[in-house]
Amino acid sequence: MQKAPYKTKQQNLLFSYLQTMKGKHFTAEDVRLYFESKEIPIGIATIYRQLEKLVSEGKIQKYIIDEHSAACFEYSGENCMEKEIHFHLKCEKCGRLIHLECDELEKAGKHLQSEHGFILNPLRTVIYGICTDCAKKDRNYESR
Amino acid sequence: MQKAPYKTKQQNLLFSYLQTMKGKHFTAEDVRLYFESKEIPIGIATIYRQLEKLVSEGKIQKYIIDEHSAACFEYSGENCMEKEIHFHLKCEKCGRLIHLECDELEKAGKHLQSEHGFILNPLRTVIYGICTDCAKKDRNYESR
DNA sequence: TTGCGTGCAAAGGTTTTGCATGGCA
DNA sequence: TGCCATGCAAAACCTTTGCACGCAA
Repeated sequence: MQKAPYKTKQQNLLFSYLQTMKGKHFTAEDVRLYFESKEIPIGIATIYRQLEKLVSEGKIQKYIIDEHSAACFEYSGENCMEKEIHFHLKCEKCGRLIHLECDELEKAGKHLQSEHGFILNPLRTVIYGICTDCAKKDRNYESR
Repeated sequence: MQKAPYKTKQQNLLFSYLQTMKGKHFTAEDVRLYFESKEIPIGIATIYRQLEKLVSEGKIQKYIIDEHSAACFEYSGENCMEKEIHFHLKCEKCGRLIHLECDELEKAGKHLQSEHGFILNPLRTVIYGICTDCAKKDRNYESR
């Protein structure tokens, strides 16, 4: 009755890729290109299926950064759930993605939970806005 | 040289739809279906083009809620930029989209700006997590 | 009459799915 | 040998784009 998952070459390859990309963002296509360049082609369907599995197991996170670009994945290491929470800020102007650890935001997250009963998932949430550099360049972004 | 924008029947129709949907979310397809049901078919391309224009004029907002569903739009009224800020919470379990006005979150937004130089755009940011109801039903979501 | 807006259909890009084949146990 | 995982190609989906036509000014 139970599933008896097999360990395949592709799974190991993907895991080795995760090691090299710890803390960085990558797309399904990035993975495919990486192995293509090493002359180890992996089918894109396999990559999507493996990534989806890893996401559902909580081993990697998936981010929808922009609507018409591919989804981003991130591997934070073995015990990512126990690590410090970091948030993702995405600049709408230059497209930069910023990792931020911030007590104030964590506090806001706790407030959401205690006062509004909503359990924040910082692994998926992307905060949009204008980054420092872009704000300096363009004074139209004084405030919102 | 300059553009001389025309006022078309479709633009007026779309505006009348916005009135009925003030504060609610809708997709391009919702608009199309609405007018189809009134036997006034509007081409989907026109709807996308008009919505895009309204977004760039700041008259409506566009949200990317889920990666594989259509983008959501929202009309907040004539002077939406001056109204109270509200945030969007999206439940990852039941899919519910919650509107929330919350001083604590606004404070966190101001902190982002003053301490990290990042100008939050609450009109685009979607906060993911688990809503009260789903958390009650499933004790696995104790905390993150 | 001028030229912007519309509608249709086709294209674009990412992700999913069906099905036959390959490879792990 | 049994059956899960893979790869290919096709499909699905939302959105954009090209082009000819219609309609506002």
